[in-house]
Amino acid sequence: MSSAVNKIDSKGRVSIPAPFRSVLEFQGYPGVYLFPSFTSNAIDGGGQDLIDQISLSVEKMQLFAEETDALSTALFSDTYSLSYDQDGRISLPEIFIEHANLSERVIFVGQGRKFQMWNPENFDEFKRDSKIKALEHRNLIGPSHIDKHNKEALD
Amino acid sequence: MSSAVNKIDSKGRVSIPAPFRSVLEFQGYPGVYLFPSFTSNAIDGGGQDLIDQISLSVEKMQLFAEETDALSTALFSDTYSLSYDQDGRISLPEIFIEHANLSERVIFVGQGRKFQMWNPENFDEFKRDSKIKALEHRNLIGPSHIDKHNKEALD
DNA sequence: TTGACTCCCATAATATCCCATGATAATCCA
DNA sequence: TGGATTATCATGGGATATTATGGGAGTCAA
Repeated sequence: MSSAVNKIDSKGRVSIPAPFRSVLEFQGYPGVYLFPSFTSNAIDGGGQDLIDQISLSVEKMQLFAEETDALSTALFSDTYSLSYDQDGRISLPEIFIEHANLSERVIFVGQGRKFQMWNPENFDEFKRDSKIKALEHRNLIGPSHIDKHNKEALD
Repeated sequence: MSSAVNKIDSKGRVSIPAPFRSVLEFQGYPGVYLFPSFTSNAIDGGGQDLIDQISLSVEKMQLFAEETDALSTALFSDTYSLSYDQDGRISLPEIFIEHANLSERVIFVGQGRKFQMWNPENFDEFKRDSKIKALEHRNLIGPSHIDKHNKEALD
């Protein structure tokens, strides 16, 4: 939960926001695992727990060995384990810069056990879109859980 | 229910009114969850109960899984979990100051399970324009226990 | 040697801890 | 009961800690 915008400095370094770091360290490893999001131009990140959980789900899928291998290759090939320095900074691999379209600033968005890193402008778009989409669908199929004025507020 | 006007001091701190704090602590966490109101220039706040209820509503909206994820990401990115210090004060993230147009003072307005924080002047306007006034005049909800001053202003 | 990446330090801004004060409300007790 | 003593609370402010960020200097490899 919560979000924070940090700067990418001239050397390509970014501070992981302190609140996120304390969660990561609690999981036993002073660093992050990062991989490109499948669904958006963002970077998914998390600590040891997230990685453990993902590997576990892959195994539980009870696929043939080859398929499991292929799947975990696909999942993990672009996953980087980055330990941050004593100031809490990492330097982002080029592939992430590209995938998330990053330049000056990054927004870190907490999501419970994991978090995402976005270009702040792209994230604003995403926010708007997902609210609108949700409200549209609610009008079509769902019971009203959110105040009806919201629709107007977003339009 | 009840309300209280508190000051934002030079360091940007605000006391959570004591009656509110005792409710929050009863819910198990000595802090507040805050997020911008969808429908007005106010901040919505509450304890653990409120957050649980909101996550539940999102899930119940019968969206596609992907949309549910997107929506909760959007909603939670503006949700901050702020634990207050031993004097019961929090410091407000800039985003809330902007959204609720806050400067000197904040009014805390209790609403059962949750509460709102307003710029006192904006809240007065809101009351003037809203149904609260009409309902009061019809004696449907009794005299305002929201704020004595506002009551006089409305009469 | 050059560029990429560390490690280390400096700094400004912010947040947090801790204590003091005055005001109001609650309690007590002779 | 009425006056005094105690809590509780919002607020101010000093001192300290934390944090994000800039930049110097060293390391390593190609």
